Amino acid sequence: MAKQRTPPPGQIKIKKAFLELMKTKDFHSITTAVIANQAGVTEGLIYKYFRDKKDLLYQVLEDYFNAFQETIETKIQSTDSSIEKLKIIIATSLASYTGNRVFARILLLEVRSAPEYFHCSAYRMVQRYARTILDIIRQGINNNEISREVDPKVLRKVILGAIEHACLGEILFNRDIDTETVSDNVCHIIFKGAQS
Amino acid sequence: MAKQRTPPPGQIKIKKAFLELMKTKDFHSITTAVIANQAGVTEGLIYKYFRDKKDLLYQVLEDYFNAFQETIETKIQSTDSSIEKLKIIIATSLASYTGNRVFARILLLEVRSAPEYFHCSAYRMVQRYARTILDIIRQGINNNEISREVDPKVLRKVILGAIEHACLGEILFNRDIDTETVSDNVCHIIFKGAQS
DNA sequence: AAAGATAAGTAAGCATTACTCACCAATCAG
DNA sequence: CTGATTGGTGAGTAATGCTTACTTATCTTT
Repeated sequence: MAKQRTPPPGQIKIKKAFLELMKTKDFHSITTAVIANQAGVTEGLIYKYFRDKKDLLYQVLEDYFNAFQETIETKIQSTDSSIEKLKIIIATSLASYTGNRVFARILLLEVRSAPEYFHCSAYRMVQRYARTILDIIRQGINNNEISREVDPKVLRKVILGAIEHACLGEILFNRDIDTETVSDNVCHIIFKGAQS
Repeated sequence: MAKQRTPPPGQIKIKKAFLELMKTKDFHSITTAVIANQAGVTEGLIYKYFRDKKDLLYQVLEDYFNAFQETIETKIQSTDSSIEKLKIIIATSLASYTGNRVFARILLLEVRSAPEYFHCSAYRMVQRYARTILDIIRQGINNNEISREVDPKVLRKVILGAIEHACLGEILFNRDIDTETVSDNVCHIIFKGAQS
């Protein structure tokens, strides 16, 4: 059996300090010196646990995405309808993003600009998330819930784009958002269409 | 009358060099030394024309967005139908992003993570673009083209999100994209719905 | 065309930053 | 006791973004 020991206190303190700093600053303007200071450790220790500053970002993202993924996969088992599953994903993702704004900012704004992100393990979890959505769409087309006219991959793009943009402004400017109402509205548009 | 002189050659060279570098590297990993070298000027000159490295990014973005905005506003005058206008915006934006991948990357990936971007003049043009979309949606609701059930701002979010995500993967991984087909598909989903 | 003013461009240096490395201290198995 | 593993330190270093004091070219105006 794997040892599964609790991580060393220094590592935890570094992650916590980093998350705290990310609440008010963007990644690039957070310095290693400040992280170490806030965590109450030395700069060198950061590099004992993380390959570099970005690795810290990716690991922190991964911690979150694990929980996110699990929540999603559990919730979508509550129904057999593909459209219902997709609605759950939209609502849950939205709630998750707005409830964890730091993570949302990391995922939607910070990591994507760095090419090496797409080779890190956190990205692999995003791919799995995207894959889940695609599978549900395909299933929905098979059992005639979803129109044969739509390209599954394009529908996925629309769904992912809608989720992200639905909360982006609110995350950027720290505004409140009524996720349920917005989520219902998004679903109405995507599944029933905006045309009258 | 405004002087409207051509900008000094140094400034042009810096912008060009920067754009060239942005084709293969992300903003943060491009150094001022390399920009200056590629442009054939000294590092100091960059700071004569641009407040800092980010200001260079913003100015280059603004140059592009001016052209983008103009194209959009001209094209949407070709029809009176609100839905047609929105379709034109979706198609034009998509084509514009995929045809100018460097700018798309700047706009969709690089600038947003820095808080000060939202106070720069390039962002003001984005706001105007978003405002245009909202106005069209409201008009569409008024003349019964668009369902009264949809919240205009949410519809805008879905449209913007769909546009961005529709080309994001292709931009990130430099894949080809058939903008027309994708655009038609996106419009079908947003206006007629994905449900069968 | 000379003088004065402004714009374009330079070269060197400064402060900060991410990152490294040699070392210390405590724990614990053999 | 010994020696190895683990958690942690602190003084560096190269490189980067940015500043500044300066020179040279270009334009205006008389």
